[in-house]
Amino acid sequence: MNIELSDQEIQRREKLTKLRELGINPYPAALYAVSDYSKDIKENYEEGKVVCLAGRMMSQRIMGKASFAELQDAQGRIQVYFNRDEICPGEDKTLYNEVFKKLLDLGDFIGVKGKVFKTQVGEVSVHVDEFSLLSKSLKPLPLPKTDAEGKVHDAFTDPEMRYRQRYTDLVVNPQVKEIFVKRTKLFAAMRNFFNDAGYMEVETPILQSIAGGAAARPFITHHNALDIPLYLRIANELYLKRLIVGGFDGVYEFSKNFRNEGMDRTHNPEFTAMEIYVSYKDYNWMMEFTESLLEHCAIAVNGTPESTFGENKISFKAPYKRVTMRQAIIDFTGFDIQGKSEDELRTAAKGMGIEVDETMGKGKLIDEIFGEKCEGNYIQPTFIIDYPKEMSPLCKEHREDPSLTERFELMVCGKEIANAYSELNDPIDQRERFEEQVKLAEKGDDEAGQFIDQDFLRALEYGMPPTSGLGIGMDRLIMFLTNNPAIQEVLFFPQMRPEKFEMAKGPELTENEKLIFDILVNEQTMDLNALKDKVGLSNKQWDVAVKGLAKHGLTKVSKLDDALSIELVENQN
RNA sequence: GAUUUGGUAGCUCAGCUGGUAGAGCAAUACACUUUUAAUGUAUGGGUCCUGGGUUCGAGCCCCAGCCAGAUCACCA
Repeated sequence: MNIELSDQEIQRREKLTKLRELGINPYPAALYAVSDYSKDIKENYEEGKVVCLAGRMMSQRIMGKASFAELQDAQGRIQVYFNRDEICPGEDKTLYNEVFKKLLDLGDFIGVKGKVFKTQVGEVSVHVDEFSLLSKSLKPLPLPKTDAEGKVHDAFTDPEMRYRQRYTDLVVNPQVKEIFVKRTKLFAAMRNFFNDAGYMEVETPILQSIAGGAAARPFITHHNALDIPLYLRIANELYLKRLIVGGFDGVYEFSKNFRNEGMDRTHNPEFTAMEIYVSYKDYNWMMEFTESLLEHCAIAVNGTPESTFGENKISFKAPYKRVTMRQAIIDFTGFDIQGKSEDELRTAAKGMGIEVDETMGKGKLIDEIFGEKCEGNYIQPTFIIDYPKEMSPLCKEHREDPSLTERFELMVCGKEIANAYSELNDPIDQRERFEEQVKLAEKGDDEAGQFIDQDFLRALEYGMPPTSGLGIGMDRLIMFLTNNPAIQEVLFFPQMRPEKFEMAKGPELTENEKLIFDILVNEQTMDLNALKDKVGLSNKQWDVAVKGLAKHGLTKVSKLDDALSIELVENQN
């Protein structure tokens, strides 16, 4: 079964045959010795320099014996000039007249050798001496065009198609490519920063028998040989801490995490977090580390700590403001959470118009108040510090106030992009907090952890040095650094519902078409309405079947005065 | 999950109160030796998302579904 081909796709396949007849392999095996790139040639203009480059032909302007084309390589586009009598110095002009003018299509990969020059209008171009077809493209690309004023016409913008066919998006939308270049720069910058600080990049399991370290619904899979369920990790925290127990000073991992939750413009089922743990440090140290890290990364990505996100201008220049959670809530609601009971908090939250229910504990209630009333107000990078203990089961108790923890989150444009603790290393306290989480889970909080990771507690019992840990949502961060409000824009292949590929119908007729065809075989020609009465199909089914037959070339409808008649087409083979 | 907008040629989009599906680019053919969204002339190209229904007649109206976007809900 084949997918039905469009007119242009058929034409391109025919060209493939013609090329082969001319002895040209449309998919040659040999390497092509590329020595130059479009951007370099344009930036370091050298009249007459001999160059060799390759890429897709993205436009073609033919003017008789001379032509211009645009070649797009990994760096960008450059104009190339073809002259018939130079491409074909002898009598045989096939290479230019047939191959170049007729058998090449936009999107084909070609290689060219020639000399650099400037056209009369001053555009740096390559005067082609030789060209070869490197790979034929059988499907026409969307072709956005940029006019003299820099306005883009026919842009390929439909998000569904862009995400499903990211390869096409990347070919025709250079600004999309730029986002992913920046994404890679961000990872490299962060890695360098950590490596320079002497910390080690590690890898920890993605398949875990207990999905711990965060509160989220995991994906479940099954291991056949062990015959056990395994979970795709929702975080890597507990494994990195085990490594700190093992004696590493600083470990970090860029971690693909998986959460079986809703999808929208800020959530993809798989996303990338960076987590780092450094021993003998606390969250105050980590705040300073974080702000210098982000300043470093912003400069590496954009060349400046300043960044634009929607209407907001943000600056990642250190240091960042620090606000306690208690103060944040006082600032935006006037309510002081200090020393309040669960019921008092619930009443207060209800008074602010926040939906509450009985399953919510103190931590959850405070989180709701903050999320609803405060979070969105922090545009410039701001550390929110000292979270209530109930919200932070893996975090060390605050050195001055046992109802709080030594935790900060970094807010940018009203969204959390980093989360850090002075990590809890008291194994007895940790066990109690896990047990508390299990109770919350039993009470109905589906975000609370249901299982206790006994092995992790055992590790803590051997002793973990005081440690500070930081987690950064890499996708979110790159969204801020590239001014993209949708996570789909910063992931090469965001999750989509699988596409359905419709297969060609083939020559066989549908049942309704057969019904009509059989009648016509006897009658040869009939009044259209009489035939319709005879087959007794609904209007829609009739319509589809008659059109289907005509499409197969089996019937023909003709009009005489006001009467329509249908006849069989003879000898359609 | 709710609300809402959209799905028409390879691409971007028109399409009137329901009356034989349109444009630009791309394609095909011809002309043209430094063009700039090259140009001129001609030609071909459609499962109007799918399935039902209403109607003499549906791209358009009604019902159901599929896919996507936006907003909201959810979300360490």
